[in-house]
Amino acid sequence: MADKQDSKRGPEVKPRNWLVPVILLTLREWNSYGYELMERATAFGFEAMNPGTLYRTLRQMEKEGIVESSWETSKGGPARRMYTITDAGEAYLDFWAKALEQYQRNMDTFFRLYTGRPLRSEENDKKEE
Amino acid sequence: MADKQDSKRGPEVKPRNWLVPVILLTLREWNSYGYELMERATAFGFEAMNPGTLYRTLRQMEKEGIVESSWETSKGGPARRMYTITDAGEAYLDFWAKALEQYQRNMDTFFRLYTGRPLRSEENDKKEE
DNA sequence: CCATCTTATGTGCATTCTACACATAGATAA
DNA sequence: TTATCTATGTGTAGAATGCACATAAGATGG
Repeated sequence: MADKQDSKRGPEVKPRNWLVPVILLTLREWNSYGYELMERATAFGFEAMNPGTLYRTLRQMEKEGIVESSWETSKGGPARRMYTITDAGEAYLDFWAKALEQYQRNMDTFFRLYTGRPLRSEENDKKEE
Repeated sequence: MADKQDSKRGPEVKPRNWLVPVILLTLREWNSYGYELMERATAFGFEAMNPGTLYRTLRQMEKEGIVESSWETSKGGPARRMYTITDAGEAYLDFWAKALEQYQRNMDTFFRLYTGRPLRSEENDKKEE
């Protein structure tokens, strides 16, 4: 019975839209490109980052104006599409970070209830109707 | 330019897969039904919970064996489909909570970098290549 | 007793994000 | 020249969720 979890609805606790802010955060520190960003994303819970997902996301981000790109051929190996964060991108990152704080509070709420320390609101008296 | 964020990819920091654990957490405290659970979900960042989404999720959860339901007609008003958490459901909730801890660590990582306190790993010397 | 409001449950369709599989191609090394 | 590594992509599918709409039982008011 415990298998059912894994088969259909395993706890994938990656928040929606993580990829974008993680990319932006990295690009704020140094310019980079898809292949490198893929490794970088590992630190944020994207264990087996798929190339396709990442590259498509980067293209989309450029369309939205939060990053810019240009080809780099100077280094050895195949050409790299180097990405830079834009002003709009930095603004977006700030916006996202604020929203994330709210999200963290929701997680706290969840844990407080989960660990058995209720919220001391009137809803609580309803227990076991 | 700042509008572009809202138009396409506004920071929707509603986590993915929250709905299921929030329902399970509530059902662990008291048996409930869709209409009531909808209001309950508000406390976890589902501001305008849509009925359709919730009811469909509940049905799916029953199919997976993490909740059970039966009609209740005793109370006034239309019949309610009352839901109960199963043992598998409680196990799933525990599993989810563990995964959530990992997620919290990822968020910490993100915030540490965002607020400018780097992780003191060797990657950091790469800055501005 | 008829309309309509509230409670309550549901379906259909679209979108967004992501996963998975596969394709392309330059550089390098055997 | 074949294989391998680096690097970038496309095509397709699926899951989670949103939005709009449908259904129906009971309560309420005229």
